[in-house]
Amino acid sequence: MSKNLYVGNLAWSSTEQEVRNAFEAFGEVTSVKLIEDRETGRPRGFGFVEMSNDSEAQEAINALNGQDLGGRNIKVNEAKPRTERPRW
DNA sequence: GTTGAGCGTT
Repeated sequence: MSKNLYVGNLAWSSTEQEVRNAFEAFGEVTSVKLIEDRETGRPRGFGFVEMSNDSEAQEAINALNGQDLGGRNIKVNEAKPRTERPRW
């Protein structure tokens, strides 16, 4: 059972290691991916965390949503399935 | 050397 998590409102100074470390406190993290602008290479301030355990992922959402990371209050939610998406 | 909406192009 794995669950994919969306994490937003990250500080631009945040790294995958910071995010991974925060989530690993609640369960096994399969992968972490921070998203950056494909055209400019700049960080976009959000990313995705995949956790191997479903219930642990839920706990991580509940615990880390609104928590401070890198000086900002991050947002954590279930990720939507990845799909092609127009830019806002 | 900037920015803050937001769901990842493997």
